[in-house]
Amino acid sequence: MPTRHIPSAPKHSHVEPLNSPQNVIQALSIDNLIFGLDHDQLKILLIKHHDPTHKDKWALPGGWIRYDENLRDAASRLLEELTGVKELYLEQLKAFGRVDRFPNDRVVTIAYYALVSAEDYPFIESQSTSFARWFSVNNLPTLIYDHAEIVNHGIKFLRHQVCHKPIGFNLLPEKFTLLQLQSLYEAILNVKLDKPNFRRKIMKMNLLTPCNEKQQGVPHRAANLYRFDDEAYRKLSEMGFAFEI
Amino acid sequence: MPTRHIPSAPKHSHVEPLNSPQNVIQALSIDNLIFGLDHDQLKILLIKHHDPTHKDKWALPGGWIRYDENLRDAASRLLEELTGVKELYLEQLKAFGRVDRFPNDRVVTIAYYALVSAEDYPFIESQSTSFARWFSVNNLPTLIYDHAEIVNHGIKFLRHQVCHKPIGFNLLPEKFTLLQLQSLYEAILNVKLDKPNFRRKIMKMNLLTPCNEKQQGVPHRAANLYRFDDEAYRKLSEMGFAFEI
DNA sequence: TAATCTTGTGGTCAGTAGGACAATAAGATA
DNA sequence: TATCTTATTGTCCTACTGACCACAAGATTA
Repeated sequence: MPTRHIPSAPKHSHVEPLNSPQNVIQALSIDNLIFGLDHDQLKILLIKHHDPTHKDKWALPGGWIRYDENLRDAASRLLEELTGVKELYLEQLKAFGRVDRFPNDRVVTIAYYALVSAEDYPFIESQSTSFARWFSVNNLPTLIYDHAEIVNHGIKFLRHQVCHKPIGFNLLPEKFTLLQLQSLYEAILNVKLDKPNFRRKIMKMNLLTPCNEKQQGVPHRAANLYRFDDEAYRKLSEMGFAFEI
Repeated sequence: MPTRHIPSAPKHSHVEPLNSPQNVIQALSIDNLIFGLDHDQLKILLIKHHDPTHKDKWALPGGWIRYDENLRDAASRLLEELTGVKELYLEQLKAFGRVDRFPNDRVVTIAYYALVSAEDYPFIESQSTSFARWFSVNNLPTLIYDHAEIVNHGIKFLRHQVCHKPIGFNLLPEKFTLLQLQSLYEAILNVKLDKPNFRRKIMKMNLLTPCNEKQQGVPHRAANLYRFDDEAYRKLSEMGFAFEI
């Protein structure tokens, strides 16, 4: 279990765009797109912007890249500073660098996207803190700079990725039911799927290991729990298997 | 028809890594991965590295991003400086920023990949000039810095993209035969495809418009020429159509 | 205790896409 | 005219998929 803490405030953030410390690459920032699943809704974690000129606007959690830090390490560090979660699914999304995207300076940002499960970050349940809050992707607030563009790109990218790589599992707890998995795809892709057909398709891939355990505390027949089998996926991939939903 | 010229030398390149001019973002460079198709072989355009410490090594054509220049514009400008080709398929690949990827300084590079057709850049035919040369992706020379990593990532990405988006057409002349298209996929994916089945699959998509013209100067039955129909693709995409090979 | 409700799980059936492969057509060449 | 090469059409068969039905397993309720 990773240790968890709720940080008091991000150390470096877009709150002070013009006061970036000297041990960082001035022209380069990181912005994290953090996806989570909450009650079958796809959500994004945003932080409140304190700059008075951008009152009531929200921002992607981000910060500056240090001179002696790899890009992914910077994204990972910033993510942990905000959520306390380590070692989760984290991939580069894209670099955004419109000349006028940032005020008074030329700053290119490299966006990363992360998938967190409610298990690793139970904080997802409580709707808000003073500075960070989860928003449904269908109901986003006004964002600063070009962050809306980044978010839109990220959602499109996630929709694509989730159909071609088994990354959706990172949004679920380790043990999950087939209906939870189906709801995940329904939430991300915004479609309705047929239960028996979805089940058949998934099971035929041989990527899920039954836990021989049943769901607890539901007011109806309990479903079997499964876990994703990384090893099996690796082997199948080597043999040319392509994950497709 | 775009105007074509063979430039004398790239104005800014990785030849002088430590003398980047002052009107650029010091920490950020662009590297272009330029793909072309030559006699059914997938090729990449590389430039010779003049730095004596890297004798006999080759490099991706790249350069510095100006302060007042969008990322894509920088990639496009550098591409044109090298090949004289404008307005071709150009997309961001990924940012590469390992701390030690560049000597004596911290430089993050944003890699773009471009697809050029022999039609737009007939230069692809002649194997070499003093400083630029096409290499088959199956027989690459030693590359400087982390360029081998970038190239490998780019090839993998192209293989993926070409299966899910109709971008391969950018490597062909405007009018092409079905066999040319098939050979393109065979070259990029490194597989052998069945001609009648490939034909059926492509034609069913309704993305090709017959030119009502036949191939010229072949010593056998001439095939029909087709062109890719952007408009049809746009419409089908809106209706949820997903290109798949 | 029995009826009923909800979700899980296992099936059918028909339409379709795709791989293997045969057959014919159209030109060019010998 | 025979032969060669590639283009193009068609057929057979299997596997996947969407629509949909039916029963199972518990929990709740009358």
